[in-house]
Amino acid sequence: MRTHERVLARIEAELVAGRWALGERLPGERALADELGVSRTSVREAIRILEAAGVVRTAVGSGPTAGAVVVDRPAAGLHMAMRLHVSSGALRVPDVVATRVLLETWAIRTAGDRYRAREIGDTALAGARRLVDAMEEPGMSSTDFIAADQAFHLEFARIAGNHVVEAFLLGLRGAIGQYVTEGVSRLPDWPNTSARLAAEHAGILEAVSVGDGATAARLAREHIEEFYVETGLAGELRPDGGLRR
Amino acid sequence: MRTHERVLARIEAELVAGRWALGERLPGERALADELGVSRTSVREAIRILEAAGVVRTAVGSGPTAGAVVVDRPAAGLHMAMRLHVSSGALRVPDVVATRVLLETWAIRTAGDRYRAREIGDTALAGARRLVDAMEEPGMSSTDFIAADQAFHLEFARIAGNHVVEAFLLGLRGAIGQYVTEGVSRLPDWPNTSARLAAEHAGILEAVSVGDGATAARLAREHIEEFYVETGLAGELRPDGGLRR
DNA sequence: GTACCGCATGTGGTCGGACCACACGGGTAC
DNA sequence: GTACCCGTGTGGTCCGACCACATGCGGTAC
Repeated sequence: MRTHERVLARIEAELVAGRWALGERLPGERALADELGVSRTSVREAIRILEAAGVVRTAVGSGPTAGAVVVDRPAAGLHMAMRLHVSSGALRVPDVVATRVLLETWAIRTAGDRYRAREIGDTALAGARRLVDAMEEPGMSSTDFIAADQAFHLEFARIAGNHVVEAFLLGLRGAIGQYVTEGVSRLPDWPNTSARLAAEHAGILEAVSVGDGATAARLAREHIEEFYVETGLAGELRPDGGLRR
Repeated sequence: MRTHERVLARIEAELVAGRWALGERLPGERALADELGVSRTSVREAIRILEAAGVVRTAVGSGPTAGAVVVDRPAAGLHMAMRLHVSSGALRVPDVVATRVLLETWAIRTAGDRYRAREIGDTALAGARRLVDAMEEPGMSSTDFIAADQAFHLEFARIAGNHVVEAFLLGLRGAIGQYVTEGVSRLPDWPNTSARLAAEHAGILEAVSVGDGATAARLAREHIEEFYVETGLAGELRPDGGLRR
């Protein structure tokens, strides 16, 4: 086993054991190297991996914010890995879309159900409502619209309350952004399409806000798949509703 | 922007541009450092991140297998990130189980549908059948049984053909393994339980192999949730089928 | 006594150089 | 023709040094 892997394993073990709580700082790189009897280089490589995985955040300088701070960003690691693999073509866009539909419809259905069960209230939907209002403004640039669209969709993952699903969708965000941007550039009439998309968003939110998770999920599936087909990124739509390029 | 991040961005851009195909080698660390005008240290940190994300694999020595080889392991990065965050408690077991159920039922349903549509044949199910046979052997150790169980479940993700779902489930594997191992240790009568689990596996495979994806998916959901509840890891089962601790 | 300024201090980030273990492959001895 | 050995290039590790930066303490001016 390589030295930096041993360091990584050791740090991971102590993280699990609770040596450092969320928000606390790891010892300095020099101290850690001393403690483990390895070079600073190996410690740095291990920390680099932890940082890429979203477990720690590093900052230079002095004071309580500096150093390697234990954070909690499960999506960061997924995000980077997803982006790299979609970029390199190892993961295909139809697979991304199908997975997105699967996770998002679940999240939206769950959000609607939780609203009906009064586990969440109208304040939880305020963010989504604000985004819908913004997207209904006619003058919005396509870049801003796409950003608001992404935020709107992620909002339900947050509301659904499943952090794993949320992290997966956050990880997919980069890959989704790539094909959405590509798709928008292919559309003949963006103002028209964006108005329709905004209306569909409003419809989804409306269904959630009356507690009808099933309808909201159906609308979301149609919303995502229609856009995908309309842009010509999808060759055909399978009879079972699954997407095939 | 830090130097190793610039190196990472540069390598990523050239990967996307197709400078290196899958299986090809990146230039040596020294050559790369020279080419980019940075130190070998910074190049190494960037490669370390790519390795953690599952984009390259490094090996010492000489010859075609040595060096940093471009590979295609989308699950590697997810796997590490998931394991770290579940270990540290940032991601909760009920969320992992619910996500697992969501992805696996989709994969198994799709596998059944693909079999019915004759997109796949009996040879595709041979691996799963072999695992079921192995798990029905009475003398199997719990460790071996868990390994076979994991392999059995992942088999359908492979058959379903969605690489993103497969990568996500591979990423969840570590987290699943943790709670399953913990759960097994709590069971009063492992031989009895393992025999039941093996029979359930056989039932799922049977449903897939007659093209009944819906039944297979329902059996899989019950299979996963029953075990989870039985071990006492779950406090209660929500009326809608979702899991809550 | 108070307010402000500047520098000592500790942090991660980067660099260059050195040596090691390793695996391949060609050249050499037989 | 075969078996062996060593040159060569690879990543892995270590060391020592310097840099930029943010902080916070201590001294200084008032």
